[in-house]
Amino acid sequence: MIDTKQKILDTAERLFGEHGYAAVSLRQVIAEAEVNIAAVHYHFGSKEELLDAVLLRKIGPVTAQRMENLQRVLAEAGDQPPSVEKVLEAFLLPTAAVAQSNPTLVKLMGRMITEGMLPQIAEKHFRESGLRLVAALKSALPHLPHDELMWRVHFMLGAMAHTLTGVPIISLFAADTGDFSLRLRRLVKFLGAGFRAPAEGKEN
Amino acid sequence: MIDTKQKILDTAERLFGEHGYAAVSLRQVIAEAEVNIAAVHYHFGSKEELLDAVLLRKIGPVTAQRMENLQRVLAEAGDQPPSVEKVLEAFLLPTAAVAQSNPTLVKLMGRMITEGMLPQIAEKHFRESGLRLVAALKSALPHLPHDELMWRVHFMLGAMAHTLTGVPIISLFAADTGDFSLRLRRLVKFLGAGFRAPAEGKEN
DNA sequence: GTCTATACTGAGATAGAC
DNA sequence: GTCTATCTCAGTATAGAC
Repeated sequence: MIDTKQKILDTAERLFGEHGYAAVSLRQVIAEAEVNIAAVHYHFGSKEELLDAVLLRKIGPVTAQRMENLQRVLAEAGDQPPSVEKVLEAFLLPTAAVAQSNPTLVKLMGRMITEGMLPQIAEKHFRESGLRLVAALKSALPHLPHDELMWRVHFMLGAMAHTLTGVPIISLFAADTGDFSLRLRRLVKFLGAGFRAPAEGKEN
Repeated sequence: MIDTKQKILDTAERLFGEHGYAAVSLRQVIAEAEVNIAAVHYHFGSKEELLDAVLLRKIGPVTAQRMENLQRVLAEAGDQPPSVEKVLEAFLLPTAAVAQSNPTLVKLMGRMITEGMLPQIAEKHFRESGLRLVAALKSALPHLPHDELMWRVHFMLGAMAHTLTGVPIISLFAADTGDFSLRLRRLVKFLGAGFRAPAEGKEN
């Protein structure tokens, strides 16, 4: 059947999102998809490439939206620096749209970073929009030294990853798990203030 | 031999720190430690419990230092709110001391959260100092609503985890990898500003 | 081109002899 | 306390049916 590939993709997406990449075996995937184990390797080559295919199919639209939003924010600002919050929203809000229709996928995106999943794969899917994010942040914060900005982007991605998974790092610290877009707005506010903080010089 | 257990612990600590928990097999550990595979299960019970033992041995002092620092910051502030940055430093700087003597361990602490390693284990080792951190932050920011504070702690832990691992999420974003305490000071400044941002109300 | 059956290697875990 | 043997289950590879 031609939809063997689809069944594998759909099932893998769901299971990876629900339980994480490492925790899901190919045998679980093929059992639920009702296909043969070898079909996975025929269509995808390996478990890792299956993950890659799952992500490619789903993150593409998010990346496209991010690219478009960032470009729009820069265009609207004209020759003025755009606001940091606007830049952050442009990058983060596309995940909220996805979260409505497919909460599992957002978790998976978070887990990608969170599980230390194959840095090459993470890189592949975030590189394009990540580069544009950095460029936009540089416009918003022209006086922030490069090193400082890079570290702050690093902090941001860490915070973002854990926020997307929705899994409280320490269950005791769990706040409301509900409204996803409120969560993102909180994140934007928090990160915006952080990015705007004066730079920590190298010599104090 | 009585030091079979020690050899296993030492080797596991090094390998987990260098390559992560999931990526290291017990067979690698026992090969380098030159002990039998069954010794691991005899002394620790399982791979997971071995990780637990590794962490217990090493994180104990860090937690103690955190507890002491947080208490001191609160005491020094008297009946005034302490500064957010002082609270954050009290929590974060103990990792810098460890990083000097044992960089691998700090990576491992980061990876614990970052790899989504067994939430129960992460919780066990961070719960005590985490609770005191939250209490201290509440003193520093008495007007911040509880939910908002909890999410900000969540953001903070995500940023911290990725900063500790030292692994750039996207290699392109790698800044300097050197001075660990500078990195922490940058993190404190970034997070301090974020925590001090006005709350994002539930209804806007 | 697609898929199935089956086998291979290496993982964590366990029972039982010593 | 330690070690051998063995179990189950993982990801992977291949031969061959259709």
